[in-house]
Amino acid sequence: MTRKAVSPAVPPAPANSATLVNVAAAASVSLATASRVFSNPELVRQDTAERVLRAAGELGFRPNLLGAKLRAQRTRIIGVMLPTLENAVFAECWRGIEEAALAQGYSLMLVTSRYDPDRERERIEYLLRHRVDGMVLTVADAARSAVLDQLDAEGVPYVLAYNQAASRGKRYSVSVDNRLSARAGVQTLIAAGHRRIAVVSGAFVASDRARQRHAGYQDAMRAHGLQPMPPLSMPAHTPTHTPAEIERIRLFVTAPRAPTALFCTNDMLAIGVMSILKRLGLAVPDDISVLGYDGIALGGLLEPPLTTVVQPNSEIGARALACLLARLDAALPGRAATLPRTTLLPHVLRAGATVAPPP
Amino acid sequence: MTRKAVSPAVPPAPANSATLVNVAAAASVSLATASRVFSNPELVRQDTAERVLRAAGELGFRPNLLGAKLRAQRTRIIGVMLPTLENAVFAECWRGIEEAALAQGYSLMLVTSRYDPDRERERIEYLLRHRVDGMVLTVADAARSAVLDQLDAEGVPYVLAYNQAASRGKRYSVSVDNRLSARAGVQTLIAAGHRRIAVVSGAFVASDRARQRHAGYQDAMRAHGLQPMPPLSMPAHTPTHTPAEIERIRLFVTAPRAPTALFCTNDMLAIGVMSILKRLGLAVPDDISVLGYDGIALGGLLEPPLTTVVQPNSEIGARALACLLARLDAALPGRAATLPRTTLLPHVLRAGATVAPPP
DNA sequence: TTGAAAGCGCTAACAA
DNA sequence: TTGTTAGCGCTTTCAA
Repeated sequence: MTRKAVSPAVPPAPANSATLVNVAAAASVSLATASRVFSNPELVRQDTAERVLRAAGELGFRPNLLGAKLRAQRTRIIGVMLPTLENAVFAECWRGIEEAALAQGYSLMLVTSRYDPDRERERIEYLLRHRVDGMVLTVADAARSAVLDQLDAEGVPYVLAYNQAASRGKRYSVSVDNRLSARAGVQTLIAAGHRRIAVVSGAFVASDRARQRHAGYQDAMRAHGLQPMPPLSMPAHTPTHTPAEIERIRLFVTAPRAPTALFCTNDMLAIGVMSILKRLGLAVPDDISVLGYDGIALGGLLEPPLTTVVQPNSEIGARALACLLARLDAALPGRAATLPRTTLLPHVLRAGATVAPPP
Repeated sequence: MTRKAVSPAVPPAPANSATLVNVAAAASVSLATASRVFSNPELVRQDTAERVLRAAGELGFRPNLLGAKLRAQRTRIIGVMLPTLENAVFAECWRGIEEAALAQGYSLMLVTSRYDPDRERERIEYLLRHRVDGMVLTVADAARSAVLDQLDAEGVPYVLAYNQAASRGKRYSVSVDNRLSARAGVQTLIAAGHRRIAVVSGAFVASDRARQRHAGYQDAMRAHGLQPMPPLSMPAHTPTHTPAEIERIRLFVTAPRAPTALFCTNDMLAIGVMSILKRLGLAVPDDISVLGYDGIALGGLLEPPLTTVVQPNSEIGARALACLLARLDAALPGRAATLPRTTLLPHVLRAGATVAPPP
C-alpha cells in the first residue's frame, strides 16, 4: 500500500489515499488532464497520458466510481430483479445478463422478489435509490403490476425478461412466445397419441407466463378438437413434496379418466411431479407422459431426460440487457434508433424421454 | 412527477428534481436539518421533522445514495462473489445473504467467478472500484488465492463462505467442517456394509472444499482399516453428460473390484452421476450406492431422494454477512469486540434412499 | 435544536 | 492539447 504523502500543493491535505488529485500532482498535470486519461484518452497526448498512467500505477490509484457517478449523473449500474435464483431458469438468465453487462462496462445490482408484489415494490424502490440507469426485470404479472406502472410514470427505462409484453403496447420485453411455444409443445403430446392432457402449474395469479402457456395448451387442444381439462394448480412454482401436495397429485392422476399426459408450466415443477409419480408407482413415460417448459440444463441430466420446451435463458438475459443499453443510448442526444418493443426469441423442443404414446 | 421549481434562494438553479436542497427549502429549514431528519432523526425536533417529511413526500423526494456514499466515505454496499448461481448451493446461499443484507440496510453487488482465478481477480477489482465496504466470497482455493492476498494487503474486510479458513489463521470464514462432515457421511456408507467406496469429485485443484471432503473420506476409510480408492476426478463441478464423461464413469464402475458406493463431493455431481448410472443399467441403490454433499433442496425432490451431507446453505450466507457487518462495526471507533475467526456451522446427514447395503 | 460552510472524488464546460 | 472552475447531492464539524 502506497501511503506516501505527495510533496507539491495540497496544503493541509487530509490526503487519505490515491485520488485523481494526487495522481495529477504526481504527474504534474492538471486534474482535468488526469481525468481525461481515464475517460477520454484520445483527448490527451500520448506521452502525457503515459506519465499519468505511470503515476497512477505507482500510487496504486483506483478510480472511485462514486465520484464519477455523482458528477456524471449516470451510474452505469443496471438494476436486475428476478423472482428467485433457486429456479435454474433465472440463474441461467443471470449469467447472460452478467456477461453482457460486464462486457459493456456496466455494473449490476441484483434483487429477488419471490414472486411477491410487495417485495417487488420494496426492492424496486431500493434500486431507484441507487440511481440505477435502468432495469432488467421479471415481474409476477406484467399486465397488472404496480411497479411497472410506477416505473413508467417516473420514466425509468426498463426491459422485461420472460414477461411477454403486449405486442402493441409501449413496453419493452425479451421472451419467447409463451403461448405459441406451449402450443407447439402440447401438439407433440397430441401427436404422440394423447387425448387426455392436463396442465400442472404454479399459481396462475402469480405468473402471467403460466397463464400464457396454459392458453397455448388450450389452443392446441381445441385445434385438434380435444376438450381442455381442468388444470392442477399448485400453490408454489417449485414443488415441495408435502403429503398434501402428493395426495393432490395422486388424486389427479388416478381419477377415472385421468390425464395420460401432463404439461407442466416449468421444468422444476415437472421434475418434482415426476418424482412424485414415481413414488406413486407410476412410470414415466410408460404409464404417464410429462412435458416440461424452460429447458434448464438439469432436465437433460436426469434419467429419463426431460422432454421440454426450451427457452434460450442466458440469451434472454443478454438480449434484455442489450436492449436496455440500446434504449439508454437512444435517449442520448443525437440517437434516434427506433427499437423493436417486443423481442421474441425462438424456442426449441427438446426431445427427452419423458413422452411416449399413452398406455 | 413533481417538477415544480422552488422559489427562494437557488439562484440560477439547474434544479433537475427533488433533492434535499429542494426539500429543505420547501420545509423552510436548512439543508443540514433536512439531512438530519433522514440520517439522525433523534437530533431534530418532532414537528420540524414532520414538516420536512411532509415536504419530502410532496416533492417525491428519494435520497440519492450516491451523494451520501461519496461524502460518508462508506457505501453500505457489500460485494458478493460466488462461483456460479447455476449450482443451487450458491443460489440458496445468496438468498441468505440478500435477506440478511437488506434487513440491515446494506446493499449488494453480485459477481460470479466460474471457479476461475483470472475472473476472480477481475471481478474483485470491479467490486473494489465501487468502493464496497466489504465482501462475502467463495474462492476456488483459499489457501493459494491471489485475490485474498490482495484483499489482505489492502485491508479490505471480507468473510469467506464455504471456504474453511485455517483455524489459527487470520481469515474469517463461515462454513461447515468439510473434513469432519465428509468423514461422517462416508462412515454411514461403511456402516451400511460398504468396503469399496470411491470419491467422485470436480477438479480438485479448483476447489479446496473438494479436497477437504476427500480428506474426510480418507479419514473414515483409514479409521475402519479400509484402503482409500483412487478418486474419479471430473473436469467440471457439474456434470455435462458428454460421451467421454459417460464412458469414464462406465469404466470406473464396471472395472473388476469396482466401488460399491460413490461419495460425490457435491449434489449436482451426485445427481448427474446417478442418471448416468441408470443409463448404464445400474440401479441406485440396489447395484451401487450414492452419497452426495451439499443438501440442495432439489436432491430431496428426486426419486429416490438423494442421501447427502446437508450444509445450511442460506444460513452460511446469512452468517457470513452478519460476520462481515460485525467486523465493520468493530472497525468503528469504540468497538472492540473480538469476533471468532472461523465459524463452523453444524451439518446434518439427510437419509434419502440412495444408500443401501452393497449387493 | 438548528444553521453555515466545507468538502467527498470526479467530470465537463469553457478558456487558454 | 491542457488548465481553471464549478458543481453533482449529500454529511458533518463547528457555531449559534
